Amino acid sequence: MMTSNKKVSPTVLKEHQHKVTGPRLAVLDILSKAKEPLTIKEILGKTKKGEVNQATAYRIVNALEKSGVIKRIEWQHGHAHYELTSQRDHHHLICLSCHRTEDVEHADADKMEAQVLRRSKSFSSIQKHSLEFFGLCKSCQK
Amino acid sequence: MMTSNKKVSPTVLKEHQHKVTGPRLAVLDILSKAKEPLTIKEILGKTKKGEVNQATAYRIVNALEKSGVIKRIEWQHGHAHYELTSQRDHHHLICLSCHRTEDVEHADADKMEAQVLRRSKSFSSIQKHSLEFFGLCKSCQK
DNA sequence: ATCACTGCAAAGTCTTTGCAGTTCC
DNA sequence: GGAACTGCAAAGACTTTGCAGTGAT
Repeated sequence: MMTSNKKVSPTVLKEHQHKVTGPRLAVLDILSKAKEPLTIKEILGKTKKGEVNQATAYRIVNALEKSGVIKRIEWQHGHAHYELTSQRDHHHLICLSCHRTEDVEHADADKMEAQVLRRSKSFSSIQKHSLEFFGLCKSCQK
Repeated sequence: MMTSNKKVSPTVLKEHQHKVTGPRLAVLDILSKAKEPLTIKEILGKTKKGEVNQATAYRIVNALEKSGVIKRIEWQHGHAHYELTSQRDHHHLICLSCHRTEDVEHADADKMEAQVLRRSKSFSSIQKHSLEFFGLCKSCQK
């Protein structure tokens, strides 16, 4: 059986010294159920009306990103996407035409970071990296 | 001797069916001399007053990016950076604190794209990828 | 009780767009 | 000459911020 993903949220918040509030649980719940990285607009669209204010949503994702609970993903569509930081090392393949996405497994990312750091002259640590692939999906290729 | 980089600009424009104009040459010239990816604001700051309008600058970088002459780079600072598409496969290491950057050589990117495409179910081609590393430089670590 | 968090509205950035005039081919 | 390009100003999209009130611990 997989590790359950229901109601891990309060724990996660406490672990990172965040107060447990309605808006935060709502955002975490939505992200934990998402099959792909979501934009702020998409997150808000999945909340009940009045549950999370837009400004609050921005403040929440910023706080959670700083804590490392969620990850900000840049797909160059003009707005950030967010997803729960997962155990598995994965990246994405994005269709330049229809924006469809596919997960990409890439086990060597840790190795890559270590290698980059070793070769660097002026850096002492690497916190994270971004890696995204852009192409055309089969439907759009036609 | 290195391949000369002076005045390749007009040729590049013609090759991609772009008209050769003052603003375009100015932007290309600035990018060809830059040691690191520049933002629109930085590009404009390096032009002579009245030489390139802001709206035009945006239109130029968009056109050149579409042609593949320049590359858009996302460093999550809230604004895009642009650099000339280079022969060498390189990425960047960015300091989360002071935004200092360092080039990173990574020869396996082509291989990586091929591997990703091979494993993909629903994509038929990969045009490009983004790969950036974020960390702390030695000065900021202190 | 206190400090963090939130809502609301306004402001701030970065980027795009409409349109009329200009320029390259 | 015509399509492509540009400048100017305005609009658009995304995100942040000030402030006063609310709520978690």
